[in-house]
Amino acid sequence: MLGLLAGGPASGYDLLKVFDTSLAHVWPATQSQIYGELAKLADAGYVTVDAEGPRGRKEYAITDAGRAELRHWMIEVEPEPVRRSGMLLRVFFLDKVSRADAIGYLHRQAESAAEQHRELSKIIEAVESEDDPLARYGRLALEWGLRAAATRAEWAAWAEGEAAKMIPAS
Amino acid sequence: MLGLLAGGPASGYDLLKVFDTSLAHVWPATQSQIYGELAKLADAGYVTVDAEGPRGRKEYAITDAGRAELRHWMIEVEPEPVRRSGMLLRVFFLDKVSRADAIGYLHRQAESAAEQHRELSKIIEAVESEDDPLARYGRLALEWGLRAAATRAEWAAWAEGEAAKMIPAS
DNA sequence: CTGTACATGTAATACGTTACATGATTCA
DNA sequence: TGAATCATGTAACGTATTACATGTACAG
Repeated sequence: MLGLLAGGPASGYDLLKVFDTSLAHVWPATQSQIYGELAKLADAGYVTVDAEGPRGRKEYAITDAGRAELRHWMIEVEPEPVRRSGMLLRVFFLDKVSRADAIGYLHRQAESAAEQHRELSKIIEAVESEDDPLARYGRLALEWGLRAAATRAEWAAWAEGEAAKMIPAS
Repeated sequence: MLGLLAGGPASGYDLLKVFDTSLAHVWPATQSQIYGELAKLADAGYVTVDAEGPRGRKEYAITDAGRAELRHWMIEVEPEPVRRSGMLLRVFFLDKVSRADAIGYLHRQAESAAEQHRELSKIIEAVESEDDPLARYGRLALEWGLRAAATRAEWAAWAEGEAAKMIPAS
């Protein structure tokens, strides 16, 4: 939220829309969470209500303390590696289902990765012309998604071959 | 937990050790959670206390209902895609820090991915000779980790180059 | 006989989602 | 004037982490 407000003042409602679009696959957040967190950030002095509009709209602006906190989080806090993957967890137990089920599972993963790749390709094409700063660096994130999807597809196809070679467990 | 118990009966303590080692990077779980969940699974009829040992040890075994539920979860429930990445979220706001900070950030990501790749290579070498079923499919998961780390390293190096080309934001 | 590993359980806290609850403005 | 959008806030529930709390068995 500090990152978004660093791009200019916005209301909770404005932020919600960004969380539901650009940030949906990177850091989803619900309406409840956003309004609650905005209140906390205001308490902490990282943001202030800079203007009030119609329908009780509160427009928040980042403060200098907020900008300092954002920079701290960006550069001095190491991002935590992704901790949980249901897709990978299932792989650990593939020997507990039939070989056909195991191969089917890996096959579906390859397919869904390929589909994700196609979807991201479309989005990249659509965003190609945009030039605002969020889109500029957002493209780096999209490229990550594209490469990750390709890797997942290749891995799943390879794993499917490996599974086919395996002698079924007792 | 049903997946682990499908490999043979075990106590909460036994499961905890597996969660802290093999499954640590795929699906971490704490001691509190494991004991609580074991009680819930027993209530639901998916596991039973099959033997009691010294020091109040309770050895749980999976039931047929548990095996059916495991198979259902494995094959019929689509794994949820990974939702949150702090690493990628920061990329969206790279235009809010200096260009040197942005480049430094991406450079560190490339380095940490390369290091993760080296670490996983070592683990794969160490596990290569093992032949139990969990290790057999576990190797597919390790290979995923290896490929993901390589992709992350390549992407970060590319992104660093892209960032260097960008005109700094106002 | 002492430290380590084994072994389980609960309480407090934080975080996140869904659902509930309400109301104002704008545009067709 | 009715529907869509704008706009905020709280309550209930479930899940996850940390901390608290306790005790047994075994190996050196």
